[in-house]
Amino acid sequence: MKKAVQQRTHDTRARLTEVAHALANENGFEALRIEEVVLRAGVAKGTFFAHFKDKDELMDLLIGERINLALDCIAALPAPKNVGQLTQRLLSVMAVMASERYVFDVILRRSGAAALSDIGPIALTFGRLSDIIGQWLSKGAFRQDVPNNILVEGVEAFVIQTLALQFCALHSHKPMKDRLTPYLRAWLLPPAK
Amino acid sequence: MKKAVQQRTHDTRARLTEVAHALANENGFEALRIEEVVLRAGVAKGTFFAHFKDKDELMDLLIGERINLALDCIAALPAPKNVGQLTQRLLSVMAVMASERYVFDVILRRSGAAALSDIGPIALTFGRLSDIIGQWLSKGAFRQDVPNNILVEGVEAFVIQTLALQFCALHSHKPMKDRLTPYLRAWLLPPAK
DNA sequence: CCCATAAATTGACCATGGTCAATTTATGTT
DNA sequence: AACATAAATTGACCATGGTCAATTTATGGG
Repeated sequence: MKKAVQQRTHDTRARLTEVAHALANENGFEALRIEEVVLRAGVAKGTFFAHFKDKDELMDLLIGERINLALDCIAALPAPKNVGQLTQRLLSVMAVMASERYVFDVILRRSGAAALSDIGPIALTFGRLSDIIGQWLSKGAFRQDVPNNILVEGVEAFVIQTLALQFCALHSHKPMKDRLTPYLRAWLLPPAK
Repeated sequence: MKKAVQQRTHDTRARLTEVAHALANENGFEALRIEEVVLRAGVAKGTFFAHFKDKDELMDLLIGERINLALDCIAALPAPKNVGQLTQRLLSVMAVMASERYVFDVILRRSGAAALSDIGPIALTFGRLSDIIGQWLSKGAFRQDVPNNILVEGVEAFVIQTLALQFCALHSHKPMKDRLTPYLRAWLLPPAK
């Protein structure tokens, strides 16, 4: 056991993520090439893969960061009092997720971890989103005849469904709000007395 | 304008799909390599891509076929009378979709078409599934206070959600049935009077 | 039957993510 | 300061999906 983590490790990794971030901002996530990242970062390709298991892990990091920023915003807001407000809050997060088809694909692949050991940033954001929604649903004027966690998972299912249909030509380009609202109304409103 | 489609076109394409089918049965979809397909089929690699836009298009075909077989089965059954029976029918289709993580990924990518022109077999199976579920929901003892198509889309959303969580280590390996049932109960049962 | 032309096929080549044995660099020990 | 060892980096190489100009094959018309 000589030494733990060296300074240059941090530097290299920081340079890689920084460059990747910049490239994603310039040309979008889909167009990002690892070759380009290592070129600009001034390291060999092998170095990249010493820091990241694969390209998806980098994407996970970058996209997770963006989702977290969106979550920061909605977490700072007061709990929604009705379906309309809930929808509005969710849409701001969904806008990030729907920014590119490729981004949505990465999210789908990474939102659930196959093993506990590889829970990435995106999977964590989904956990965080669950917590936020769980809090909200226990407060507002929403149905209480179903366990909170089931209710939360349902909301997330409708979020995914809405995003998926967004990328689908068949379902004409209805705005996401118009698609999500009826789902959530039917799912969350207290059963009629 | 000499000639339309030649006989050998059909032969070649048939050989390719046949071989691909066999390979998928032998080693699963994930392990399927285009190189292996063309090798066994006795054609050049370029020929494959003259018949299929990309690997995904082949996968779409093969997986779509399997889903359709499952749909044939449930379409032949009488409409479910309650959530339990509905769940049972859905599970038989979901078993196909969950056979491999890779298969599920292809399904997610292809279940919605980006353009009308490239609606593939999998996208068609989703349309067919919608029809089947739509029929069922209009008959059984399910809630009627929500438009049929919304109800159907919700069921599909929960199917996807259940499949996604199936591949997720966090959510301990609860059988799909136990996960889907509470969703559908909460979604489909008539509002309490 | 031969030709012109379109359809089908070929395989060398490319793009890009990913691997790994060899090399360089840093660090603790004597 | 010199050495031994672990950490970090390198870049040639591989795997595999995908492209395309060139070639072969089939077909209808004269």
